[in-house]
Amino acid sequence: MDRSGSPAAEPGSDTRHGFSTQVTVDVVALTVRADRLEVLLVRRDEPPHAGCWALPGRFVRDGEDLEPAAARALAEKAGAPGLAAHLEQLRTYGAPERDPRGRVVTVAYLAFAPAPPSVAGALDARWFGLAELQPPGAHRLAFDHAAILADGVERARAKLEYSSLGTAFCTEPFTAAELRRVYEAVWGVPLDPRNFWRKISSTPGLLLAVPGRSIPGPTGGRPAARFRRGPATVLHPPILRPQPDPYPPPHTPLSPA
Amino acid sequence: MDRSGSPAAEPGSDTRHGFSTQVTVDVVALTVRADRLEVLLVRRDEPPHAGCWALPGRFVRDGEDLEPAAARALAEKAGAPGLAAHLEQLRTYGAPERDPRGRVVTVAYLAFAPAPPSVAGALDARWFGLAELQPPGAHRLAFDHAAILADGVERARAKLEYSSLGTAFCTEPFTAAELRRVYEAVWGVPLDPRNFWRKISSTPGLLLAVPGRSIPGPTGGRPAARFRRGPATVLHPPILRPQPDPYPPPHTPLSPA
DNA sequence: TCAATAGTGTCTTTTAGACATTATATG
DNA sequence: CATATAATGTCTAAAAGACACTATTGA
Repeated sequence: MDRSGSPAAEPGSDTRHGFSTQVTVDVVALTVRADRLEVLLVRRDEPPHAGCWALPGRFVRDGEDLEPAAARALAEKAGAPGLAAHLEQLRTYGAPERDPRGRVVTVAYLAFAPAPPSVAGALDARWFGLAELQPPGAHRLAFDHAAILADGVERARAKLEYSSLGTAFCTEPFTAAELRRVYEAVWGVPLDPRNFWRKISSTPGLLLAVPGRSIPGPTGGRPAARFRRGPATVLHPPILRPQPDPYPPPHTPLSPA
Repeated sequence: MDRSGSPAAEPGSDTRHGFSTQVTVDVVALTVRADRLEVLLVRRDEPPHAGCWALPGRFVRDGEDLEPAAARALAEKAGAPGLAAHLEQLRTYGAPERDPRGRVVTVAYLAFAPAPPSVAGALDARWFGLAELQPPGAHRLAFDHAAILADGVERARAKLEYSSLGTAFCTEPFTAAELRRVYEAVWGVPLDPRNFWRKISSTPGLLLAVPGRSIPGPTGGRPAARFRRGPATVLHPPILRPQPDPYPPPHTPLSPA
């Protein structure tokens, strides 16, 4: 922005201002249902990539800010307007050839939603388990949406470590076990219920106790305490996901020459 | 992107495609010089905000990807082309009224650079210590660049915790003390040299020993070992900055009703 | 009763923070 | 010599991971 013809003047056809570009928003909307991480996709009915599944998105209108545009894109496709409990900017993608129609720069957003009670409109919008999208064949997403989705999932995994946003996947009131299953689904690893409970219960401001108790499932079990989201937004200390050892020898001091 | 007239058709003047928008890139280029965090600013010579200092930026050209555009904006203003040791996307800003000339969406980038040997062109580009920009009066940045700068600084502080990017501020070869002073400058807190050494030396792949030794300063002192950046990109375990207690009572277990 | 889930406590290992001590330079 | 900086070691407290045990439900 904000740069007008100055020192290094532009010689091309776009001297003073850059040429014009289309700006869109796309939303990586994630939810956890049945211990599985899912993403909301819509089927494209027009070229390019007609028939392909894509992230819900829309053009940014004149006078419309980016985040409201993303919220509207999500509300239009998912049916429920207030679906997402959290919406944040993910990243912007602007490779020149990413859209065959011309130069289209998209600002991707990341949304966390509790599992929606009804399975969306069922028509041309659907929640997909991430496993369905991974295998070689599977579905091929339109444009560069597979890369955007991968970035969104990685961001979500990192966010759960340092922020309280795991609770954005839970329908209030929720139990500690429900929150733990969110972590397990997003990270794809099992967590020790007792250690997990210790961590979340010792983080001030993360959980607010709600009077009643949960009703056990058909297999029985002790009723669980219920909580609402607290005012805390960051986790201290963080809940770090189990690490696939990054570099070979752990704790090998240096031997300077 | 990628959304063509579908279910919720657009009624306004922009039916099929959105209206056209200018897209720019702006760079928050940071460096550490004399134990101080500094940012590169350029003086605007044209309206709007003529005479104000601003982040270096430029319009994105046809066929040009975003990151190369940011790299070029930085190279043009800072003189040195290969200045930055690291360049990453920060965030995109697109509030409708952020530029009086019309709708301009800017993709902000964050650059880390070793302290440049010469103080830039000196003409209309300068490195500013962050303290110079904080006080009430001080300099007022053009557009929403103050907010972008604040986001960039916060991102830099967070990055130092979990990534090896602190080394991007160091000129190779560097010593452990130089890297520590980078952390102290970016975080604005003093760190224990011994504990800091233990952390960075026990992180595999972070530092590569270089044969020689540093020459002590005029005040003497034992010569320090020298290092290059290693292949590691993430820090395990992280080097967490001292925390301003987020919520009142630390480690207060819950008392469910 | 048993099986299942919730919640608490204990032990060990790891890591962080504070700080003493030794090594090697300049003046 | 004194002073400054680098590098290593030691101690304590906090946190993580593994896991035993008790509590309360449904069948």
